[in-house]
Amino acid sequence: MAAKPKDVGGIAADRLRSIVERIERLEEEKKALAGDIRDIFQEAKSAGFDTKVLRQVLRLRRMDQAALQEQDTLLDLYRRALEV
Amino acid sequence: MAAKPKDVGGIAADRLRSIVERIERLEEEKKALAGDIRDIFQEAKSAGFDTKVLRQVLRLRRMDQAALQEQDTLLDLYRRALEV
Amino acid sequence: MAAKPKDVGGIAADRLRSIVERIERLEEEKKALAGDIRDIFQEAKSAGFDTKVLRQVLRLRRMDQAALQEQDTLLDLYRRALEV
Amino acid sequence: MAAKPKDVGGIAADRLRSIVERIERLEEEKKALAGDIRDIFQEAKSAGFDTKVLRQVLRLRRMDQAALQEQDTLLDLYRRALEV
DNA sequence: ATTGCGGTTTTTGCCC
DNA sequence: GGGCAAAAACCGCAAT
Repeated sequence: MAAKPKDVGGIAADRLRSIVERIERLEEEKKALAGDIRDIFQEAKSAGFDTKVLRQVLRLRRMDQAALQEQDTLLDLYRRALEV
Repeated sequence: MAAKPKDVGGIAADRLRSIVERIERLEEEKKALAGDIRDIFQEAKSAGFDTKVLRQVLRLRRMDQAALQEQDTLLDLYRRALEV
Repeated sequence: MAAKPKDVGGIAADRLRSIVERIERLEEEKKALAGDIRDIFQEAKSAGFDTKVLRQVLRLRRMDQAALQEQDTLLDLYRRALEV
Repeated sequence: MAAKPKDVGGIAADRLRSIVERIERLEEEKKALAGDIRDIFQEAKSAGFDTKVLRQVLRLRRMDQAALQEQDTLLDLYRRALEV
């Protein structure tokens, strides 16, 4: 009845399974990295740093970076708008 | 997590209804505002402004504002950390 | 210098400023409404309701009934394919 | 002057820098993984899968079975209370 | 016309 | 439980 191997209700089950498993694998790795980051925060705390301040610093650095890129984008947009 | 209130299947139906309706009402208003904003973008476009640039400008203004507040917070945190 | 007051680089600066400010004003209001909604969710939580389920209910009320049915069917299909 | 190199305002600057940089490095990697995941969703979409339902499946697989049951029950309860 | 895409907002999950 | 970072849903636009 099935034209293709393991075709369940019109769904390519193997393909679906592969996709799901690969995503789950990558999410595992991501979770591991999050753990590593948490460890560093822990270490920082042990070294006497205030993690709240630390997070704020990281956030500001991120924002600066983002703002920089945004400005590039804006500049680019202006140039396009002015056809330069 | 079990709901404590009484009535329908252990649920305070009237209270729930009130909550749901108030939220839906506010969401209506929010949607209306979103519409107003869209209208202004439309007007801007008609006036010859590039809405993409406009959005970028608004975003940058928002980011500047946020960064300013962040820095205040950071300063405050440092002062607390130093007990000044 | 300019035929119209304050025409900077071929851009109607006043017009632009008006647009930006009106949008920012409306966004303020929108943010305020979002805050009000958050307050009601808070109230609901205090009254013992599960806010996550509450959100689900609101979503269901919004959703087109047909689309809903369709999604249920698809979900079922995928789950069968994965034998979950 | 200082017992250790670069001790600024009582803060071990080098140590802090190391911490910040290591965290930022790990966050980079995390972002890269997120990108990989997005690619797979893209692939799934191209293969004709409904990504929204796919995400739902992933969520179900993650979720504790008991919690799941509980949520379904609550949702049903609320709907009855609202007669939806 | 329709369909993918980018970006915005909302929701969820996490850590403190 | 409350605030913050990440994920997910939503929406308008564009390009074909």
